[in-house]
Amino acid sequence: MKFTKGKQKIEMKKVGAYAARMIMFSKRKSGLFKKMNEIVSLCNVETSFLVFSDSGKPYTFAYPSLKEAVGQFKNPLRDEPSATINTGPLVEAYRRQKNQDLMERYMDLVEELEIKNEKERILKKIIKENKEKILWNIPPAEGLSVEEKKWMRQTFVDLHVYLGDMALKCFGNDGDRSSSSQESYGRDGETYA
Amino acid sequence: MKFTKGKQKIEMKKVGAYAARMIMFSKRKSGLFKKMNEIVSLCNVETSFLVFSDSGKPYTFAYPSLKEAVGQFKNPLRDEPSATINTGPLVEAYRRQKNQDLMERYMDLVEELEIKNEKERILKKIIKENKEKILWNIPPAEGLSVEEKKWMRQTFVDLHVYLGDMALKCFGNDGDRSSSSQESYGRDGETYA
DNA sequence: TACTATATATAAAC
DNA sequence: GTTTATATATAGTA
Repeated sequence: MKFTKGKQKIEMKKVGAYAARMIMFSKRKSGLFKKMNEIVSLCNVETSFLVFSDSGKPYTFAYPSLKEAVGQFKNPLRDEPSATINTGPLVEAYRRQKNQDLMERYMDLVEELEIKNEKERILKKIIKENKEKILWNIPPAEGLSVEEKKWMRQTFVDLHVYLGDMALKCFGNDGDRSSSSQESYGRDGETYA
Repeated sequence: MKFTKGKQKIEMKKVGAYAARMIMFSKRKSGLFKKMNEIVSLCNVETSFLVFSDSGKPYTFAYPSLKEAVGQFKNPLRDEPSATINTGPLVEAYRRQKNQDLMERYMDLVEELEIKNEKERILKKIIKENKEKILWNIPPAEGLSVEEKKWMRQTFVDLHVYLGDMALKCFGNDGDRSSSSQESYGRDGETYA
């Protein structure tokens, strides 16, 4: 009657065999994406997830996606008649150039936030002056060595993490920030040092 | 013998009542964090997750965390003797100023990547010239209107998403990019238009 | 929060 | 991928 052993309890530590690890990652990534989709659908939240597999491939989940953000999003800092919607700088930039580079996009953020930060008017000017000159793109990982790739991958993760930290700093958090270090999860339910 | 109805199947759409939605978010967020911790522990991956609740609070999960990244990470682009480890620009910047702003951190990335992109030497110069002038910080959300907060929140999510997209563009992806729009998940197993 | 019953995720095997 | 058996997550409740 028993065809398989069914799901077995496993130890929560790195799976030794590479192939097995990749299979497990694939399965659990699917599960995670499903859960993310559910929490987004059910709880009306906005979210972004980035994961680099052990083999170095990036996978992302996001809601709203960049595409969805475009056309749904209005910049309230501009006091135009609400007829001209969807004029956020990010949106505009996205429309202007689909493959716009990160630098330009980042500058859009800076420029926009700067409106609320009067004392840094200089920065705005500098950015404006340089904007035209900049048409720089992040290089594809093709020509990089393994170590270099590893470094770039880490940099992407780092920046992702950093943005999250900035969000927490900007909007405050009530002790519910979480990060992981293999063993430290769930000791007291909500703090994961 | 039956004390409760137990877990019941629910429709995957936005929970109407705000309070119930928040409770569900809290529970499912815990579940997600647990799963993320597991996939990190088991599969040796690097990940970053950001979610803004319906009430506008940010929550993040990250491995490695920024702190963990610092002190474990070596920049292979610098050919110094390996005695002087941990000298990646992000690490250095982090050490230099714990509350360093996003602009500076971003410039570190650009500057570093630029090394591999000879034709954009101009940009590097511009950045170097401006670096000292820039000491700009993202304002706390306190003084902002509800609409402005919403815009900033969206901007954070947007950038998070954008970074993920850049990672995909840089490292390539084999059709496993994912995003969510309420209903479109899982139609064919791995593509979530 | 904590509990219980049920739905869902997933380890093992194919 | 697919199936099967079991472990885990969680809806409803107190």
